[in-house]
Amino acid sequence: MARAAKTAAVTAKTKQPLTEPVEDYLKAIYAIGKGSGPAATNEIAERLALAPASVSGMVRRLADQGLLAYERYHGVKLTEKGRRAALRTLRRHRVIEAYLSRALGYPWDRVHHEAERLEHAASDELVDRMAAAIGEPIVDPHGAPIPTRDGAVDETEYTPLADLAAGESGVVARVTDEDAEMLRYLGELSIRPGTRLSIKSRAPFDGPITLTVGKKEFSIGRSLAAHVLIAPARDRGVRRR
Amino acid sequence: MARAAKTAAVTAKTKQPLTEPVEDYLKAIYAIGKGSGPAATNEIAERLALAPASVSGMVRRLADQGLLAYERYHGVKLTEKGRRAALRTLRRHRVIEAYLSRALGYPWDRVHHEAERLEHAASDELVDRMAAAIGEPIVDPHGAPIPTRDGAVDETEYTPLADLAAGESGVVARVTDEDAEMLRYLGELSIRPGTRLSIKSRAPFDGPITLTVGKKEFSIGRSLAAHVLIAPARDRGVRRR
DNA sequence: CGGCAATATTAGGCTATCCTAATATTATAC
DNA sequence: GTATAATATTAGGATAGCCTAATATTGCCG
Repeated sequence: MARAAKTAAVTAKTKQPLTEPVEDYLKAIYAIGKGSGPAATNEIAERLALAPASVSGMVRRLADQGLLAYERYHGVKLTEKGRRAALRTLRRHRVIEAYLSRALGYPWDRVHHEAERLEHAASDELVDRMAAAIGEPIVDPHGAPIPTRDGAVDETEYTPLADLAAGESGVVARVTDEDAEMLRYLGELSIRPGTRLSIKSRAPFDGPITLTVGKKEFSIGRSLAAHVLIAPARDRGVRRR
Repeated sequence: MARAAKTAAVTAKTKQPLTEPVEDYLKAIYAIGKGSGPAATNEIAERLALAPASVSGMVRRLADQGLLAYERYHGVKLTEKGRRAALRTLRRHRVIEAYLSRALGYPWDRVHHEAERLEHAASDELVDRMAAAIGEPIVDPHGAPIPTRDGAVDETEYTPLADLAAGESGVVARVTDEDAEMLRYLGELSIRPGTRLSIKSRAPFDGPITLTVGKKEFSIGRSLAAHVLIAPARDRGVRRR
């Protein structure tokens, strides 16, 4: 106890860079709470593929460092400090993804994996240079918004493709899953940020959704469609670069 | 003991990626032994800024993993496996340096620091893409040779500027120090790979060396000159790209 | 509102890596 | 060729993270 308190005091002063696991926890908590909401121990554990017990321990330490607000048995929330740290990591991650994709020709199904490792090692200077080199992108290759240097994020909400009615159309704004296989599949269907599409029909009882993309027509399942976010056709929401 | 043996057996099979500290040890040992020679515990410790006792421990583990040949009280040498691992890391490091310099405009005095962190996180694919993007460089921004994918390194030896006689001239092939201040200073003097220069005079008793670079003339100390390697003027040793 | 399921936490351990202090070995110098 | 200096190793301990098993808390359901 005495030691934990001392450590917290030291790190608070020292401002030493956060460790890799710590950044991962903060990112996970941010993702679960969408920036501000609470995150349950089990959810964090699942997202990080760790035992819940490990999370309890770490969460206490992060709270000691002032990164989390933590009440035993009641989950955690990011503090302002934690939120800023999470956004720094998120910015790194997404800038790196965008850079890998645009400057180095990485396919969109592999950028996540690579960025996951680089985000902890890249300096702010590097990230800024990357961003500058590709024209200060505002979204990553999956359409996720890139936080600005000072921690602002576009929080526009889009409609899941799964929720559109037959006859409606729009433009893909974002794909909210990093699974490589899924991304490759969507890529084959040309479903990626910027693609215009319209709903032809929706089979009942959670059945597949049939849609038109360019001249092609095909059906996809609901769960897949839930990961594809759509901006209304006339909306300026389709942000490239 | 039994446990150590078991761990070694497992990691030997598993072929899991080496940890960051392990890669750093191998790189240091490679650098000290110039690829094949022996490295003393204290030298390794100094280079990595660790206590010698820590090195003793780690070195034993690396030997258990078959990366080093180790005889107590007599230093270590890389095994073939260790050498290959060291060269992989070295290639990463130097490709990254070259990429940062050429693709992202990093000044040569800062590439080392950044590469030091990225080399452990970058995948082989990324490194290969970087290399391809800047035209498969064969030296890094300091003129150090980049090992090939299959572990070959150019081992050409150059003459330290400090050893040239008055009247001789040549082209800077390499600067063998990563100290940022030193690099900035050399940069101001235009002393960098590719620069042609000639020795005007050498003051006696380890005194300064006066040289001509383009139209400029100035003197530098012996210890600095020892870090500047020169290729004979007509030699093809000045490798750019 | 008592009891069980779901959820979370503590207890006790393990590994990798580092450190300091104590000790051992080698090398050097006279 | 032995004493001392230099070098290296072992002993003992710390820390961050992770794990499993045991235990505690919460919350919901009948």
